[in-house]
Amino acid sequence: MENINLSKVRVRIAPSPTGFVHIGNLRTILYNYLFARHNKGEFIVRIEDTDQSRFVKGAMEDLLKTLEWADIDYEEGPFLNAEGKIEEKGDYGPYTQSKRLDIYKKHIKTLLDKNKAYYCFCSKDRLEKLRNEQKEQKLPPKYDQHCRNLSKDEAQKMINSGEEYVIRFKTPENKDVIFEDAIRGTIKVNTHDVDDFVLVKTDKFPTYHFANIVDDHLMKITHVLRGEEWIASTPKHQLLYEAFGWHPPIFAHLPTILNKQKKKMSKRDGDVSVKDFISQGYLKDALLNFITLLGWNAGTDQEIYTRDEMIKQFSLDNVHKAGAVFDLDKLDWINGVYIRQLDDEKFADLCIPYLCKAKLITQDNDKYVKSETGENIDISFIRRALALEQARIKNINEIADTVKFFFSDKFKYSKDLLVWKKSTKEATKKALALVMDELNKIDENQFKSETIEEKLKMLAQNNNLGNGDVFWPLRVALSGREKSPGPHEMAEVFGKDKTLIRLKDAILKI
RNA sequence: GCUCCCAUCGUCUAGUGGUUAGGACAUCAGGUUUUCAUCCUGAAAACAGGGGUUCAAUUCCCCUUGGGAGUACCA
Repeated sequence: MENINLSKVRVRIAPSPTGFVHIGNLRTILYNYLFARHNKGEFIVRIEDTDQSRFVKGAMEDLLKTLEWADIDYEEGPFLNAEGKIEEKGDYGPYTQSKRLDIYKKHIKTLLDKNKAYYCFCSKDRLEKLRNEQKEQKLPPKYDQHCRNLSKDEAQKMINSGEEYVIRFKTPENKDVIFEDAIRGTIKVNTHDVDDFVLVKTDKFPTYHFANIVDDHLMKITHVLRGEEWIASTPKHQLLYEAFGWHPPIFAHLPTILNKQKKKMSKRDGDVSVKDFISQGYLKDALLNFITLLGWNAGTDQEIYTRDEMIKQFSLDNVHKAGAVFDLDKLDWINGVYIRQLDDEKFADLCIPYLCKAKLITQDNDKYVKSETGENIDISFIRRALALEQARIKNINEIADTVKFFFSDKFKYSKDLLVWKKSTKEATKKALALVMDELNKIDENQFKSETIEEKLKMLAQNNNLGNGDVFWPLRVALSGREKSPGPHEMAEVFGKDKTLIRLKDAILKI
């Protein structure tokens, strides 16, 4: 559809350091990355910090760390070096707009010389009053071009006398601006609806519109993939390219990510920052997989993608036009899928920080100790205990609570819980004793899940008991819970001694 | 208000003139089972409405409705 220019694909993300990276940003970043990699092109990071008042300390570091966390690599732009300081790489720098002021100065002069821009001395008060009047009359708020026809001499005089000014774009009158959106097709807007927008602010900093197109051009950006909220200002950008006599890049406007109320997801919706999702125990690959599917699909039934599969299959042709509601249920499901795909070791690596945080275990160099008693605890015990919960959690942050009985003897349960369904206290006590006796007969080396299960089933049968009558009390004795992994599995992890101790405690309790 | 964008199950989506409108999540009902989870099977669930075009419209066009975004010396 588009006039593919034959040069190498170069895309960029242009975040402004005004807050922490949120889900919407991450999706835009991801699509740009996938597009670049799919097309064997280059991916550039550029910081748009032209609004000094909104600058948030640490925002840039947060962005850079997020990129690193997500394993999203890029050819050009700022990065954190080994000391955690920001450096830049690439041949088209600087990649931070506040360091490019000279470049914008040069380019605004071009526009002024070509009579495509003009000085405006209107005060903010006047503009606000104007806007309010227009609103009252139900007219679209728009600059009244008060300074548009000031002569160069007049303007110069006012500048010399120290008047504050901005520089505005001289938007052509009654002209249809047409551009091809790679996702939406042709979009047409008449300049009647385009303001004489500001290019350079009072503080001499460029506005987004101006800096953005100058940089995209100078950095040889071929495709601009950005949020849908930019559609309305694309005609301004198009006009600017025309004024300079430059070829615009191909635009592709991505669908909005919506909240449950179908409004654009914003910080007001609570946990939308990427780091919140990370701290909530969502896996990187799961989150990325989910985000990728929010607005794109390969045209197949596939739901789970490796990074390579995403890169291979990603195409703008399959990006949706309509906004997509962020559905936590589906994220949870995908997260569960990824959790179950992990091997024991990786799963444990992800869980252990949560166990430490919950003060169940403490890391002591490369060893672990039980926080409660300080006794050493074997990594293989930790891994085997955790593995029993792997299919039972959908989020890593649930892990500490579900496995705590493995790491602490201080757990309480009601003795009534030991009694299975319609069984009685007496019968339970008897069953518990039978179980204990039976388990005691098993050799320590044979103390395996399958053996235990088999023996106990035989035991139940021989004593005219249901499976539940023997397994249920054992479950509660070992875990103190009504929902837990299989009792025989837990018994194996605990080992014979520990199992018998807990069984004895249960018998005494009841 | 004005401008622009959008419209298939509750949600994410497949579908590009002729399909029993497919899949996934969620929901519900079964199965497996000592609990929970996993796993398996099944059910319910959608083309916003109205006009055209056509032999034939979910699909193409128009209108209506609905939703969204933008409307700053913020990005």
